[in-house]
Amino acid sequence: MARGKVQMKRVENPVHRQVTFCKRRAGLLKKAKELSVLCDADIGLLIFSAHGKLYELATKGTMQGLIERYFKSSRGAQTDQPIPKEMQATDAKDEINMLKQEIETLQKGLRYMFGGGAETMTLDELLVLEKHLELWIYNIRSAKMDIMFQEINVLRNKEGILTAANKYLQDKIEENTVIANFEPVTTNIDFPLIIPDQIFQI
Amino acid sequence: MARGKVQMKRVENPVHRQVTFCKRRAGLLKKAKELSVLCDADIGLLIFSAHGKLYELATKGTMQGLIERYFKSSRGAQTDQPIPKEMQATDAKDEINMLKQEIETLQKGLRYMFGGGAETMTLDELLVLEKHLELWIYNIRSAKMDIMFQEINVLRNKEGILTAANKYLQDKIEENTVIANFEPVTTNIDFPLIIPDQIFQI
DNA sequence: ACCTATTCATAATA
DNA sequence: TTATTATGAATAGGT
Repeated sequence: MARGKVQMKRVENPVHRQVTFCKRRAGLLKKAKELSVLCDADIGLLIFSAHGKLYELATKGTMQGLIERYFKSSRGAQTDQPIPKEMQATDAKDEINMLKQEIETLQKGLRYMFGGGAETMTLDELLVLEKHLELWIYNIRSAKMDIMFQEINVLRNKEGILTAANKYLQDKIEENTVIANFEPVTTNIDFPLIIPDQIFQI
Repeated sequence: MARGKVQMKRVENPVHRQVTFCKRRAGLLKKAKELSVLCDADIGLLIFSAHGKLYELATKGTMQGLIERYFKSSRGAQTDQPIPKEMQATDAKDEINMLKQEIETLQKGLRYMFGGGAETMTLDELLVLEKHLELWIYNIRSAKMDIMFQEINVLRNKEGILTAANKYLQDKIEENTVIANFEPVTTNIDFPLIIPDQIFQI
């Protein structure tokens, strides 16, 4: 910038680095504010110094709000990878087979990783393995989730059945109670009428 | 800046605004990268265009990681933000949604990594990211499992309570049935004894 | 912290 | 968008 072009690498002199950090941090925050004002953009900026101190800027609302919006945006953007359907669990048996398959894949991957050692792998090989690992973790998680959801559903069904049974039984109790209460009441009311009959009959 | 000083207010001409947004956005991202490299800082930058499109930069690890660090920093610093609400588990539903969000963010990160972003990353960076993602996935899965186990336990408890209630109600029905059968019998039996008293008292 | 000499970013323009 | 260029802004190195 001034008095000599700057190299795009870490400033080694700690004093210079600190000074540069202060100046450029201020500049960056200013530029961020300017962009937000000039162009109607909302900006969240987090700067952690090397020592861990936080400097932040949120040009609209709070950083929290912008982070929430970030999550929403990232979520909405997931259009390219729909869902690996061929790996979706249809029933328990398929799931077991899938898991077995995944175990084989894992073992294979582990042999590959620990056998050859990562340092002998090319970037492409690493990417392939990583891709595989990603899919593997995803599938195991999905399968496990499915099984647990099934259990939850079974328990929910049980709950529903038992609740219904409870209601039925409570109704029955009320019914019985009404009958039980009715007889004395009826008896009390009807006593003057009934007793004479009985007396007469006796 | 050039060809006339710029006013610090919204650029009204939409075309100019869009051009300015593009240029300044690029400039801001560049400056952020420079600051991070020159001064050993870690920077997270979120830019939402006026139309809602997201542009982001995370100079170390993932945006997710920086956001986590941000929450730790702000929480530890006891600043004006008392509690990051959406990051706090209030109940199982919120937690599940949060975790879903995290998983989606992860998936987005993976897509980025294995899609277009990979060729610009060094092997070391890739290894670091891989390690991070592995741990991250593990933690998310664990948390989700915990929540689901909790839900299963709650449902099991409900089942137990309802079963006990059922038993109690059934006993009561039996009891009532006995009483219901008893009362007529008792009444019938006691009629001759009680009625005379009443008759006498009247 | 404050100065400048320089480099850099970018507004206007095409 | 991208490229050019004149000019204002940012800042490295020094005080």
